[in-house]
Amino acid sequence: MISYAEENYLKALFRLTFEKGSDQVGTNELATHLMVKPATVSEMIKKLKEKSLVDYEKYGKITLTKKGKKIGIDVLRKNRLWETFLCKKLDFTWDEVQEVAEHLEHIPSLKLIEKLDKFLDFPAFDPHGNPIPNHNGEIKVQFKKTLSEVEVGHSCKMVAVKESSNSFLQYVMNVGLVLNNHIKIIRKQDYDALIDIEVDNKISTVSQKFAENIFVVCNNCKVNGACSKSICEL
Amino acid sequence: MISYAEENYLKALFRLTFEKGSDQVGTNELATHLMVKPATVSEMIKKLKEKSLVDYEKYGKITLTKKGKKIGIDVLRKNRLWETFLCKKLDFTWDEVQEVAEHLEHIPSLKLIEKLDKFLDFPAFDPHGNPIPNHNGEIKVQFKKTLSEVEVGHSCKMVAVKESSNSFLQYVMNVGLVLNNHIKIIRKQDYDALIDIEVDNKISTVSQKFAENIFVVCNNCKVNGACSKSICEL
DNA sequence: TAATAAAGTTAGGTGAGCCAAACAAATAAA
DNA sequence: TTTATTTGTTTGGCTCACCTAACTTTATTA
Repeated sequence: MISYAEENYLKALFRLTFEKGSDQVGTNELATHLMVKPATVSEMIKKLKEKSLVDYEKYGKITLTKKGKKIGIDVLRKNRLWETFLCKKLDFTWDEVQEVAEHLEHIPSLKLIEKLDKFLDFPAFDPHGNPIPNHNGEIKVQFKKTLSEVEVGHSCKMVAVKESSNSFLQYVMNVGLVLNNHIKIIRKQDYDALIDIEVDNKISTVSQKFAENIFVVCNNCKVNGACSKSICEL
Repeated sequence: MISYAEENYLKALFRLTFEKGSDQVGTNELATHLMVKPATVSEMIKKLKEKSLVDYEKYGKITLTKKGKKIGIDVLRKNRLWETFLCKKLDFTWDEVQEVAEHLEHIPSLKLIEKLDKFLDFPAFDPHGNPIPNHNGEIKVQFKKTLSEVEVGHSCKMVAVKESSNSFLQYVMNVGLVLNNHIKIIRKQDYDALIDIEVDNKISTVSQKFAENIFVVCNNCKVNGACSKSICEL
Protein backbone atom coordinates (compact mmCIF):
# COMPACT_ATOMS: atom_id res chain seq x y z
CA MET A 1 0.00 0.00 0.00
CA ILE A 2 1.22 3.44 -0.93
CA SER A 3 0.35 6.31 1.42
CA TYR A 4 -0.59 9.88 0.45
CA ALA A 5 2.81 11.08 1.55
CA GLU A 6 4.64 8.43 -0.45
CA GLU A 7 2.59 9.30 -3.53
CA ASN A 8 3.61 12.92 -3.13
CA TYR A 9 7.28 12.02 -2.92
CA LEU A 10 7.05 9.90 -6.06
CA LYS A 11 5.11 12.55 -7.95
CA ALA A 12 7.63 15.20 -6.94
CA LEU A 13 10.54 12.99 -7.97
CA PHE A 14 9.00 12.38 -11.35
CA ARG A 15 8.20 16.03 -11.96
CA LEU A 16 11.67 17.14 -10.94
CA THR A 17 13.39 14.62 -13.18
CA PHE A 18 11.01 15.14 -16.09
CA GLU A 19 11.32 18.91 -16.01
CA LYS A 20 15.08 18.90 -15.54
CA GLY A 21 15.71 16.18 -18.08
CA SER A 22 17.95 14.40 -15.58
CA ASP A 23 17.03 11.55 -13.28
CA GLN A 24 19.37 12.72 -10.51
CA VAL A 25 17.62 14.33 -7.58
CA GLY A 26 19.20 15.44 -4.29
CA THR A 27 17.47 15.16 -0.95
CA ASN A 28 17.64 18.91 -0.22
CA GLU A 29 16.20 19.70 -3.63
CA LEU A 30 13.33 17.32 -2.99
CA ALA A 31 12.83 18.74 0.50
CA THR A 32 12.50 22.27 -0.88
CA HIS A 33 10.03 21.13 -3.53
CA LEU A 34 7.88 19.30 -0.99
CA MET A 35 8.25 22.00 1.66
CA VAL A 36 9.52 19.58 4.29
CA LYS A 37 12.89 19.38 6.04
CA PRO A 38 15.79 17.40 4.57
CA ALA A 39 15.74 15.09 7.58
CA THR A 40 12.23 14.03 6.69
CA VAL A 41 13.26 13.28 3.13
CA SER A 42 16.18 11.12 4.29
CA GLU A 43 13.79 9.02 6.31
CA MET A 44 11.19 8.71 3.61
CA ILE A 45 13.72 7.82 0.94
CA LYS A 46 14.90 4.98 3.16
CA LYS A 47 11.36 3.66 3.22
CA LEU A 48 10.86 4.10 -0.52
CA LYS A 49 14.11 2.25 -1.15
CA GLU A 50 12.92 -0.68 0.96
CA LYS A 51 9.80 -0.79 -1.18
CA SER A 52 11.97 -0.74 -4.34
CA LEU A 53 10.42 2.51 -5.50
CA VAL A 54 13.72 4.43 -5.64
CA ASP A 55 17.39 3.62 -6.02
CA TYR A 56 19.60 5.32 -3.50
CA GLU A 57 22.99 5.11 -1.83
CA LYS A 58 23.89 7.20 1.19
CA TYR A 59 25.11 10.69 0.20
CA GLY A 60 24.25 9.88 -3.42
CA LYS A 61 21.42 10.94 -5.71
CA ILE A 62 17.88 9.63 -5.76
CA THR A 63 16.54 7.97 -8.90
CA LEU A 64 13.14 6.42 -9.42
CA THR A 65 12.86 2.74 -10.19
CA LYS A 66 10.51 1.75 -13.00
CA LYS A 67 7.90 0.86 -10.41
CA GLY A 68 8.32 4.17 -8.59
CA LYS A 69 8.22 6.13 -11.82
CA LYS A 70 4.96 4.48 -12.82
CA ILE A 71 3.32 5.52 -9.58
CA GLY A 72 4.65 9.06 -9.88
CA ILE A 73 3.30 9.34 -13.40
CA ASP A 74 -0.06 7.95 -12.32
CA VAL A 75 -0.40 10.55 -9.59
CA LEU A 76 0.52 13.29 -12.05
CA ARG A 77 -2.03 11.88 -14.47
CA LYS A 78 -4.72 12.01 -11.81
CA ASN A 79 -3.72 15.53 -10.82
CA ARG A 80 -4.00 16.83 -14.36
CA LEU A 81 -7.19 15.01 -15.19
CA TRP A 82 -8.83 16.44 -12.09
CA GLU A 83 -7.57 19.92 -12.96
CA THR A 84 -9.11 19.51 -16.38
CA PHE A 85 -12.36 18.36 -14.83
CA LEU A 86 -12.48 21.33 -12.47
CA CYS A 87 -11.90 23.82 -15.29
CA LYS A 88 -13.97 22.25 -18.03
CA LYS A 89 -16.91 20.93 -16.07
CA LEU A 90 -17.12 22.93 -12.87
CA ASP A 91 -16.00 26.31 -14.23
CA PHE A 92 -13.04 26.77 -11.95
CA THR A 93 -10.52 29.35 -13.12
CA TRP A 94 -7.06 27.96 -13.72
CA ASP A 95 -5.59 29.58 -10.63
CA GLU A 96 -8.14 27.81 -8.41
CA VAL A 97 -7.61 24.23 -9.52
CA GLN A 98 -4.19 23.34 -8.15
CA GLU A 99 -5.08 23.31 -4.47
CA VAL A 100 -8.12 21.09 -4.91
CA ALA A 101 -6.41 18.80 -7.40
CA GLU A 102 -3.62 18.18 -4.86
CA HIS A 103 -6.22 16.39 -2.80
CA LEU A 104 -8.19 14.72 -5.57
CA GLU A 105 -5.05 13.17 -7.04
CA HIS A 106 -4.85 10.79 -4.09
CA ILE A 107 -8.29 9.23 -4.41
CA PRO A 108 -7.49 5.55 -4.82
CA SER A 109 -9.58 4.07 -7.62
CA LEU A 110 -8.34 2.96 -11.00
CA LYS A 111 -11.89 2.76 -12.28
CA LEU A 112 -12.55 6.32 -11.21
CA ILE A 113 -9.65 7.77 -13.12
CA GLU A 114 -10.34 5.77 -16.26
CA LYS A 115 -14.00 6.82 -16.24
CA LEU A 116 -13.02 10.42 -15.60
CA ASP A 117 -10.58 10.28 -18.51
CA LYS A 118 -13.37 9.05 -20.77
CA PHE A 119 -15.83 11.62 -19.41
CA LEU A 120 -13.36 14.36 -20.34
CA ASP A 121 -12.82 12.77 -23.76
CA PHE A 122 -9.21 11.74 -23.15
CA PRO A 123 -7.55 15.14 -22.95
CA ALA A 124 -3.82 15.33 -23.76
CA PHE A 125 -3.16 18.63 -22.01
CA ASP A 126 -4.39 20.15 -18.77
CA PRO A 127 -5.64 23.73 -18.27
CA HIS A 128 -2.08 24.97 -17.77
CA GLY A 129 -0.98 23.35 -21.02
CA ASN A 130 0.92 20.56 -19.28
CA PRO A 131 0.75 17.13 -20.86
CA ILE A 132 -1.51 14.53 -19.23
CA PRO A 133 0.05 11.05 -19.16
CA ASN A 134 -2.24 8.48 -20.76
CA HIS A 135 -3.25 5.24 -19.02
CA ASN A 136 -0.02 3.59 -20.15
CA GLY A 137 2.07 6.34 -18.62
CA GLU A 138 3.00 7.82 -21.98
CA ILE A 139 3.36 11.58 -22.19
CA LYS A 140 3.01 13.77 -25.27
CA VAL A 141 5.83 16.27 -25.38
CA GLN A 142 5.68 19.53 -27.28
CA PHE A 143 8.81 21.18 -28.67
CA LYS A 144 8.17 24.32 -26.74
CA LYS A 145 10.42 27.19 -25.70
CA THR A 146 9.91 30.06 -23.32
CA LEU A 147 8.52 33.39 -24.47
CA SER A 148 11.82 34.99 -23.43
CA GLU A 149 13.65 32.99 -26.08
CA VAL A 150 11.56 34.22 -29.01
CA GLU A 151 13.24 36.83 -31.21
CA VAL A 152 11.91 40.28 -31.92
CA GLY A 153 9.51 40.34 -34.84
CA HIS A 154 8.66 36.67 -34.51
CA SER A 155 5.27 35.27 -33.52
CA CYS A 156 4.37 32.34 -31.36
CA LYS A 157 1.50 30.64 -29.60
CA MET A 158 1.21 30.24 -25.85
CA VAL A 159 0.88 26.56 -25.04
CA ALA A 160 1.62 26.30 -21.32
CA VAL A 161 2.75 28.09 -18.19
CA LYS A 162 5.85 27.03 -16.27
CA GLU A 163 4.95 28.39 -12.86
CA SER A 164 1.70 27.47 -11.19
CA SER A 165 1.54 29.91 -8.29
CA ASN A 166 -1.75 31.73 -7.94
CA SER A 167 -0.14 35.14 -8.15
CA PHE A 168 1.57 34.31 -11.44
CA LEU A 169 -1.54 32.77 -12.97
CA GLN A 170 -3.64 35.74 -11.99
CA TYR A 171 -1.02 38.04 -13.49
CA VAL A 172 -1.17 36.10 -16.76
CA MET A 173 -4.93 36.51 -16.84
CA ASN A 174 -4.62 40.22 -16.15
CA VAL A 175 -2.30 40.62 -19.14
CA GLY A 176 -5.15 39.10 -21.15
CA LEU A 177 -3.21 35.97 -22.01
CA VAL A 178 -5.07 32.71 -22.44
CA LEU A 179 -3.82 29.33 -23.59
CA ASN A 180 -3.42 29.19 -27.39
CA ASN A 181 -3.28 32.98 -27.73
CA HIS A 182 -0.99 34.23 -30.46
CA ILE A 183 1.78 36.50 -29.29
CA LYS A 184 4.01 38.75 -31.37
CA ILE A 185 7.27 40.09 -29.98
CA ILE A 186 7.30 43.79 -30.74
CA ARG A 187 10.40 45.01 -28.97
CA LYS A 188 12.97 44.01 -26.39
CA GLN A 189 14.50 46.67 -24.15
CA ASP A 190 18.21 45.95 -23.72
CA TYR A 191 18.53 48.13 -20.65
CA ASP A 192 16.02 46.44 -18.32
CA ALA A 193 15.02 43.37 -20.35
CA LEU A 194 11.41 44.45 -20.66
CA ILE A 195 9.53 42.94 -23.58
CA ASP A 196 6.67 44.47 -25.55
CA ILE A 197 4.24 41.85 -26.78
CA GLU A 198 1.13 42.07 -28.91
CA VAL A 199 -1.88 39.95 -28.04
CA ASP A 200 -5.25 40.46 -29.72
CA ASN A 201 -4.05 43.75 -31.23
CA LYS A 202 -3.21 44.98 -27.75
CA ILE A 203 0.34 45.75 -26.73
CA SER A 204 1.56 44.92 -23.22
CA THR A 205 4.92 45.18 -21.53
CA VAL A 206 6.17 42.24 -19.51
CA SER A 207 9.35 41.42 -17.61
CA GLN A 208 12.04 38.91 -18.45
CA LYS A 209 11.01 36.85 -15.43
CA PHE A 210 7.43 36.78 -16.66
CA ALA A 211 8.50 35.74 -20.16
CA GLU A 212 10.60 32.90 -18.80
CA ASN A 213 7.49 31.34 -17.31
CA ILE A 214 5.40 31.34 -20.46
CA PHE A 215 5.85 28.36 -22.78
CA VAL A 216 5.22 28.89 -26.49
CA VAL A 217 5.56 27.11 -29.76
CA CYS A 218 7.05 29.29 -32.41
CA ASN A 219 5.85 29.78 -35.97
CA ASN A 220 9.00 31.14 -37.56
CA CYS A 221 11.60 29.15 -35.68
CA LYS A 222 11.13 25.40 -35.83
CA VAL A 223 12.88 23.29 -33.25
CA ASN A 224 14.23 19.97 -34.49
CA GLY A 225 12.57 20.75 -37.76
CA ALA A 226 9.04 20.73 -36.34
CA CYS A 227 6.80 21.96 -33.56
CA SER A 228 4.89 18.70 -33.37
CA LYS A 229 4.62 16.26 -30.53
CA SER A 230 6.60 13.23 -29.51
CA ILE A 231 5.91 10.58 -26.96
CA CYS A 232 7.83 10.09 -23.73
CA GLU A 233 7.44 6.45 -22.83
CA LEU A 234 7.65 4.91 -19.41
CA MET B 1 -8.96 22.32 11.43
CA ILE B 2 -10.96 19.12 11.24
CA SER B 3 -9.12 15.94 10.26
CA TYR B 4 -10.41 13.13 8.05
CA ALA B 5 -10.88 10.93 11.11
CA GLU B 6 -12.79 13.62 12.98
CA GLU B 7 -15.03 14.17 9.98
CA ASN B 8 -15.80 10.47 9.92
CA TYR B 9 -16.74 10.46 13.59
CA LEU B 10 -19.07 13.42 13.11
CA LYS B 11 -20.65 11.93 10.01
CA ALA B 12 -21.19 8.62 11.79
CA LEU B 13 -22.72 10.36 14.80
CA PHE B 14 -25.10 12.28 12.60
CA ARG B 15 -26.14 9.24 10.60
CA LEU B 16 -26.71 7.15 13.71
CA THR B 17 -28.84 9.81 15.39
CA PHE B 18 -30.73 10.70 12.21
CA GLU B 19 -31.56 7.11 11.37
CA LYS B 20 -32.48 6.18 14.92
CA GLY B 21 -34.43 9.34 15.57
CA SER B 22 -32.60 9.74 18.89
CA ASP B 23 -29.57 11.89 19.59
CA GLN B 24 -28.13 9.49 22.15
CA VAL B 25 -25.17 7.48 20.92
CA GLY B 26 -22.99 5.13 22.97
CA THR B 27 -19.26 4.74 22.44
CA ASN B 28 -19.45 1.03 21.65
CA GLU B 29 -22.21 1.62 19.16
CA LEU B 30 -20.09 4.24 17.46
CA ALA B 31 -17.03 2.00 17.57
CA THR B 32 -18.93 -0.79 15.81
CA HIS B 33 -20.21 1.58 13.15
CA LEU B 34 -16.74 2.97 12.46
CA MET B 35 -15.04 -0.40 12.74
CA VAL B 36 -12.59 0.77 15.38
CA LYS B 37 -12.15 -0.30 19.00
CA PRO B 38 -14.08 1.37 21.84
CA ALA B 39 -10.80 2.60 23.32
CA THR B 40 -10.18 4.63 20.20
CA VAL B 41 -13.63 6.16 20.37
CA SER B 42 -13.17 7.19 24.00
CA GLU B 43 -10.02 9.05 23.05
CA MET B 44 -11.49 10.71 20.02
CA ILE B 45 -14.64 11.81 21.82
CA LYS B 46 -12.43 13.53 24.38
CA LYS B 47 -10.86 15.52 21.58
CA LEU B 48 -14.17 16.33 19.92
CA LYS B 49 -15.51 17.54 23.25
CA GLU B 50 -12.56 19.89 23.68
CA LYS B 51 -13.36 21.30 20.26
CA SER B 52 -17.02 21.74 21.30
CA LEU B 53 -18.21 19.39 18.59
CA VAL B 54 -19.93 16.94 20.95
CA ASP B 55 -21.42 17.02 24.42
CA TYR B 56 -20.27 14.20 26.64
CA GLU B 57 -19.94 13.17 30.27
CA LYS B 58 -17.98 10.11 31.34
CA TYR B 59 -20.04 6.93 31.08
CA GLY B 60 -22.83 8.96 29.51
CA LYS B 61 -24.13 9.28 25.96
CA ILE B 62 -22.63 11.25 23.11
CA THR B 63 -24.65 14.02 21.50
CA LEU B 64 -23.58 16.34 18.72
CA THR B 65 -23.41 20.06 19.37
CA LYS B 66 -24.91 22.33 16.74
CA LYS B 67 -21.43 22.93 15.37
CA GLY B 68 -20.61 19.22 15.27
CA LYS B 69 -23.94 18.40 13.66
CA LYS B 70 -23.34 20.92 10.91
CA ILE B 71 -20.01 19.34 10.04
CA GLY B 72 -21.52 15.86 10.10
CA ILE B 73 -24.29 16.94 7.75
CA ASP B 74 -21.80 18.63 5.44
CA VAL B 75 -19.75 15.47 5.14
CA LEU B 76 -22.89 13.47 4.44
CA ARG B 77 -23.87 16.06 1.83
CA LYS B 78 -20.51 15.69 0.13
CA ASN B 79 -20.72 11.93 0.26
CA ARG B 80 -24.11 11.84 -1.41
CA LEU B 81 -23.32 14.46 -4.01
CA TRP B 82 -20.21 12.54 -5.02
CA GLU B 83 -22.20 9.31 -5.18
CA THR B 84 -24.65 11.04 -7.46
CA PHE B 85 -21.82 12.33 -9.60
CA LEU B 86 -20.26 8.89 -9.92
CA CYS B 87 -23.56 7.31 -10.98
CA LYS B 88 -24.98 10.02 -13.17
CA LYS B 89 -21.83 11.30 -14.87
CA LEU B 90 -19.28 8.52 -14.72
CA ASP B 91 -21.63 5.55 -15.15
CA PHE B 92 -20.73 3.80 -11.93
CA THR B 93 -23.27 1.22 -10.78
CA TRP B 94 -24.76 1.97 -7.39
CA ASP B 95 -22.85 -0.78 -5.64
CA GLU B 96 -19.54 0.72 -6.78
CA VAL B 97 -19.96 4.26 -5.53
CA GLN B 98 -19.78 3.95 -1.76
CA GLU B 99 -16.11 3.06 -1.48
CA VAL B 100 -14.93 5.91 -3.70
CA ALA B 101 -17.32 8.43 -2.17
CA GLU B 102 -15.91 7.65 1.29
CA HIS B 103 -12.71 9.24 0.07
CA LEU B 104 -14.16 12.05 -2.03
CA GLU B 105 -16.31 13.27 0.86
CA HIS B 106 -13.19 14.53 2.62
CA ILE B 107 -11.91 16.81 -0.12
CA PRO B 108 -11.79 20.20 1.61
CA SER B 109 -13.25 22.87 -0.66
CA LEU B 110 -16.53 24.65 -0.18
CA LYS B 111 -16.37 25.97 -3.71
CA LEU B 112 -15.91 22.47 -5.06
CA ILE B 113 -19.00 21.07 -3.45
CA GLU B 114 -21.19 24.05 -4.37
CA LYS B 115 -20.06 23.83 -8.00
CA LEU B 116 -20.59 20.09 -8.01
CA ASP B 117 -24.10 20.58 -6.62
CA LYS B 118 -24.88 22.99 -9.43
CA PHE B 119 -23.29 20.73 -12.05
CA LEU B 120 -25.62 17.93 -10.91
CA ASP B 121 -28.58 20.32 -10.94
CA PHE B 122 -29.11 20.34 -7.17
CA PRO B 123 -30.25 16.75 -6.65
CA ALA B 124 -32.36 16.02 -3.55
CA PHE B 125 -31.72 12.28 -3.44
CA ASP B 126 -28.65 10.17 -4.07
CA PRO B 127 -28.50 6.95 -6.14
CA HIS B 128 -29.60 4.90 -3.13
CA GLY B 129 -32.61 7.13 -2.61
CA ASN B 130 -31.14 8.79 0.48
CA PRO B 131 -31.79 12.50 0.91
CA ILE B 132 -28.94 14.91 0.11
CA PRO B 133 -28.71 17.79 2.60
CA ASN B 134 -28.77 21.16 0.84
CA HIS B 135 -26.15 23.85 1.41
CA ASN B 136 -27.99 25.03 4.51
CA GLY B 137 -27.95 21.56 6.01
CA GLU B 138 -31.65 21.00 5.44
CA ILE B 139 -32.76 17.49 4.57
CA LYS B 140 -35.88 16.46 2.70
CA VAL B 141 -37.52 13.57 4.48
CA GLN B 142 -39.87 11.13 2.82
CA PHE B 143 -42.59 9.35 4.74
CA LYS B 144 -41.27 5.98 3.75
CA LYS B 145 -41.75 2.52 5.22
CA THR B 146 -40.02 -0.75 4.56
CA LEU B 147 -41.25 -3.20 1.96
CA SER B 148 -41.84 -5.70 4.76
CA GLU B 149 -44.51 -3.44 6.27
CA VAL B 150 -46.63 -3.26 3.13
CA GLU B 151 -49.78 -5.38 3.23
CA VAL B 152 -50.67 -8.08 0.74
CA GLY B 153 -52.47 -6.72 -2.29
CA HIS B 154 -51.11 -3.24 -1.85
CA SER B 155 -48.68 -1.52 -4.20
CA CYS B 156 -45.78 0.75 -3.49
CA LYS B 157 -42.79 2.41 -5.08
CA MET B 158 -39.20 1.70 -4.12
CA VAL B 159 -37.57 4.97 -3.05
CA ALA B 160 -34.42 3.91 -1.22
CA VAL B 161 -32.36 1.08 0.17
CA LYS B 162 -31.51 0.80 3.85
CA GLU B 163 -28.37 -1.29 3.63
CA SER B 164 -25.50 -0.25 1.43
CA SER B 165 -23.31 -3.32 1.40
CA ASN B 166 -22.18 -4.43 -2.02
CA SER B 167 -23.68 -7.87 -1.67
CA PHE B 168 -27.10 -6.49 -0.82
CA LEU B 169 -27.05 -3.92 -3.62
CA GLN B 170 -26.01 -6.53 -6.14
CA TYR B 171 -28.81 -8.79 -4.90
CA VAL B 172 -31.31 -5.96 -5.41
CA MET B 173 -30.11 -5.49 -8.97
CA ASN B 174 -30.38 -9.21 -9.63
CA VAL B 175 -34.01 -9.20 -8.52
CA GLY B 176 -34.50 -6.56 -11.23
CA LEU B 177 -35.32 -3.82 -8.75
CA VAL B 178 -34.35 -0.25 -9.57
CA LEU B 179 -35.14 2.98 -7.74
CA ASN B 180 -38.70 4.16 -8.43
CA ASN B 181 -39.85 0.72 -9.56
CA HIS B 182 -43.43 -0.12 -8.66
CA ILE B 183 -43.84 -3.18 -6.50
CA LYS B 184 -47.01 -5.13 -5.76
CA ILE B 185 -47.20 -7.48 -2.80
CA ILE B 186 -48.68 -10.68 -4.15
CA ARG B 187 -48.44 -13.03 -1.18
CA LYS B 188 -46.82 -13.45 2.21
CA GLN B 189 -45.89 -16.90 3.43
CA ASP B 190 -46.67 -17.17 7.12
CA TYR B 191 -44.48 -20.20 7.66
CA ASP B 192 -41.09 -18.78 6.58
CA ALA B 193 -41.97 -15.12 6.02
CA LEU B 194 -41.15 -15.24 2.31
CA ILE B 195 -42.81 -12.56 0.23
CA ASP B 196 -43.87 -12.76 -3.41
CA ILE B 197 -43.57 -9.41 -5.17
CA GLU B 198 -44.43 -8.32 -8.67
CA VAL B 199 -42.10 -5.97 -10.51
CA ASP B 200 -42.50 -5.20 -14.21
CA ASN B 201 -44.98 -8.07 -14.57
CA LYS B 202 -42.38 -10.44 -13.17
CA ILE B 203 -42.92 -12.22 -9.90
CA SER B 204 -40.01 -12.79 -7.50
CA THR B 205 -39.76 -14.27 -4.05
CA VAL B 206 -37.75 -12.42 -1.42
CA SER B 207 -37.01 -12.93 2.25
CA GLN B 208 -38.22 -10.92 5.22
CA LYS B 209 -34.68 -9.67 5.79
CA PHE B 210 -34.48 -8.47 2.21
CA ALA B 211 -37.83 -6.68 2.47
CA GLU B 212 -36.75 -4.91 5.64
CA ASN B 213 -33.95 -3.24 3.74
CA ILE B 214 -36.06 -1.83 0.92
CA PHE B 215 -37.70 1.53 1.56
CA VAL B 216 -40.94 2.30 -0.24
CA VAL B 217 -43.68 4.87 -0.36
CA CYS B 218 -47.08 3.31 -0.44
CA ASN B 219 -49.97 4.16 -2.72
CA ASN B 220 -52.83 2.72 -0.71
CA CYS B 221 -51.64 3.43 2.79
CA LYS B 222 -50.82 7.06 3.50
CA VAL B 223 -48.65 7.87 6.46
CA ASN B 224 -49.54 11.03 8.35
CA GLY B 225 -52.10 11.67 5.67
CA ALA B 226 -49.56 12.01 2.85
CA CYS B 227 -46.49 10.51 1.22
CA SER B 228 -44.97 13.89 0.52
CA LYS B 229 -41.78 15.34 1.89
CA SER B 230 -40.95 17.47 4.89
CA ILE B 231 -37.79 19.31 5.80
CA CYS B 232 -35.47 18.39 8.64
CA GLU B 233 -33.71 21.55 9.65
CA LEU B 234 -30.36 21.91 11.31
C1' DT C 1 45.56 21.53 0.45
C1' DA C 2 43.30 23.34 4.14
C1' DA C 3 39.32 25.90 5.46
C1' DT C 4 34.69 26.76 4.61
C1' DA C 5 30.22 25.98 2.85
C1' DA C 6 26.71 23.03 1.28
C1' DA C 7 24.41 18.76 1.33
C1' DG C 8 22.93 14.84 3.72
C1' DT C 9 22.31 11.79 8.01
C1' DT C 10 21.19 10.41 12.68
C1' DA C 11 19.11 10.66 17.12
C1' DG C 12 15.55 11.96 19.86
C1' DG C 13 11.00 14.02 20.17
C1' DT C 14 5.97 15.28 18.79
C1' DG C 15 0.92 14.55 17.72
C1' DA C 16 -2.50 11.81 15.36
C1' DG C 17 -4.95 7.74 15.27
C1' DC C 18 -5.00 3.26 16.05
C1' DC C 19 -4.50 -1.16 19.17
C1' DA C 20 -4.60 -4.78 23.33
C1' DA C 21 -5.03 -5.57 28.03
C1' DA C 22 -6.46 -4.35 32.41
C1' DC C 23 -9.64 -1.91 34.94
C1' DA C 24 -14.13 0.64 36.49
C1' DA C 25 -18.91 1.79 36.16
C1' DA C 26 -23.60 0.88 34.93
C1' DT C 27 -27.13 -2.18 33.86
C1' DA C 28 -29.53 -6.53 33.72
C1' DA C 29 -30.42 -11.04 35.63
C1' DA C 30 -30.58 -14.45 39.26
C1' DT D 1 -29.53 -7.56 46.47
C1' DT D 2 -25.87 -9.79 44.96
C1' DT D 3 -23.84 -11.50 40.83
C1' DA D 4 -22.97 -11.42 36.05
C1' DT D 5 -22.82 -9.04 31.87
C1' DT D 6 -22.45 -5.25 29.13
C1' DT D 7 -20.51 -0.87 28.43
C1' DG D 8 -17.01 2.40 28.81
C1' DT D 9 -12.16 4.09 30.39
C1' DT D 10 -7.23 4.09 31.15
C1' DT D 11 -2.62 2.82 30.31
C1' DG D 12 1.10 1.78 27.58
C1' DG D 13 2.58 0.76 23.04
C1' DC D 14 2.63 0.96 17.95
C1' DT D 15 3.31 3.36 13.16
C1' DC D 16 3.36 7.35 10.31
C1' DA D 17 5.08 11.66 8.96
C1' DC D 18 6.81 15.39 10.54
C1' DC D 19 10.27 18.32 13.42
C1' DT D 20 15.01 20.28 15.72
C1' DA D 21 19.64 19.89 16.83
C1' DA D 22 23.88 17.85 16.38
C1' DC D 23 26.76 15.53 13.48
C1' DT D 24 29.19 13.69 9.06
C1' DT D 25 30.28 13.66 4.40
C1' DT D 26 31.07 15.91 0.04
C1' DA D 27 31.96 19.91 -2.70
C1' DT D 28 33.83 24.47 -3.22
C1' DT D 29 36.92 28.01 -2.85
C1' DA D 30 40.74 30.57 -0.93
